[in-house]
Amino acid sequence: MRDDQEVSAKEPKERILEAGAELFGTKGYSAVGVREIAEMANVNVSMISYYYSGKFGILQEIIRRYFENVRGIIARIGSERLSPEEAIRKIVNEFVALMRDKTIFCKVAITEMPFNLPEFADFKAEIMKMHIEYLQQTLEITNQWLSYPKYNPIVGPAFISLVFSHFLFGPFIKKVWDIELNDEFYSTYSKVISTMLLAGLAGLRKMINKEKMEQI
Amino acid sequence: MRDDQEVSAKEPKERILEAGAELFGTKGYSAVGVREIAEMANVNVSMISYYYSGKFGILQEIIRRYFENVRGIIARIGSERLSPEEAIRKIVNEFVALMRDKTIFCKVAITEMPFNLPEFADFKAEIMKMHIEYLQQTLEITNQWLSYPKYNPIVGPAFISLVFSHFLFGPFIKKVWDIELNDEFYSTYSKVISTMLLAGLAGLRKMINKEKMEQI
DNA sequence: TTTTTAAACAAACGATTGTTTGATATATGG
DNA sequence: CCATATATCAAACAATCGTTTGTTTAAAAA
Repeated sequence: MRDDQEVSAKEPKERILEAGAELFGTKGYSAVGVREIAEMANVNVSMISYYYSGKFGILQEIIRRYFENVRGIIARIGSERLSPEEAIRKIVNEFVALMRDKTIFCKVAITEMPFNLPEFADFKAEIMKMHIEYLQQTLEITNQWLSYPKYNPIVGPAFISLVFSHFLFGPFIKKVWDIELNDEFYSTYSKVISTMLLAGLAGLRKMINKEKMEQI
Repeated sequence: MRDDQEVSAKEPKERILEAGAELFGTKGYSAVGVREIAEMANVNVSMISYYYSGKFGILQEIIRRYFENVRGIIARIGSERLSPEEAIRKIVNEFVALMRDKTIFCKVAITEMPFNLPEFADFKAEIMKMHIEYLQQTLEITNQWLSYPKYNPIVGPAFISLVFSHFLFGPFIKKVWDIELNDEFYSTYSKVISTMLLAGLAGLRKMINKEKMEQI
């Protein structure tokens, strides 16, 4: 009996979370049933309500954990004294590593928004706001961010969207190009995204300055 | 009786499609029921199966129409003889206009993938491939694309992801920054994204050339 | 006018949804 | 060794799911 249990190594509570993330990530929150989660996690259906007080609780925990990771990354990099370029490159690097390690968790946390419940919308907006504010704080220190608030609602989402672009498209990338997603690829990916980001921001600054000149 | 009918102007079939797009876009495909669609479209539930042979048929039609629009845009710009920079700026402009006009349709077509059915995954991969190939064709003509196939699986998704970044985050943008999404905003948005894209691609070319030099 | 076809409807179908219940087994602490 | 808390389970809950049915209405074709 003990041998059987050791086949599915981790504890039931953790297995439920992982199964939920996996299924939410591939099919979407609403398309997944609790019985399907329970089956994959190898637990009884009622254990979901028992541990997470319902299906929704799984999603909350997924998002909570993702944001914990993000806060860790930004706090760590903020504490270091890096050059502007190094800071951005390192942020992108760490985000990519996180996304790669916990693709499904991150994807669910970022893209899943299956509710018209105002409380959930507010919850996600709050998380997004903290994302952006953290990024701004870190990047303002390094003078790489734009000091024009007008452009924040554009540059902010563009930043996140660019870094996550590969993961947002997910399995389709492999279908379209038939490439191997190994260490080398993700190393190149980080470098390319960082470069495009840095050059893009520089180009934007140039554009804004040019506009200012013309106004005078 | 005729007066009552004229309140909901368009034909039932079209109303179903619009209601479906609206609801799918805000809540996700699986989270929406046919009864809810029927209620919003002000038709009987069975009309959905009657006109679209089921709920899935609505989604298919949404995706079909979106892709029709995209093909139109790319074909039109490809036929014009534009400078490299103008071509990219115009593509971004038209994509933004399309997304703005039919936000829900586009969002559903791009992000919705609620199925593990292989046929549907293949269908979306095919669409994405055509997206990228069209873009490449247009941009190769203008010498703005990269001629290094190695980077296509990164730059392609980055391109799309960047252009659509604002719409992917959807209603959260308004919640986070409390801005008005009017003509002026979207004009700025197009310009900013184009600029970041052009500068980003230029920076990437520079990086690749530098790497080549170092190899020798 | 009669026949045919399409459009619209209420009602019911079986299946599946998330959650709760009450019983049973296991483990922990006094 | 007993009492108590935790963990697990099958079964049932009401609600909702997408689809189909048979019928009625309205317009077009004969």
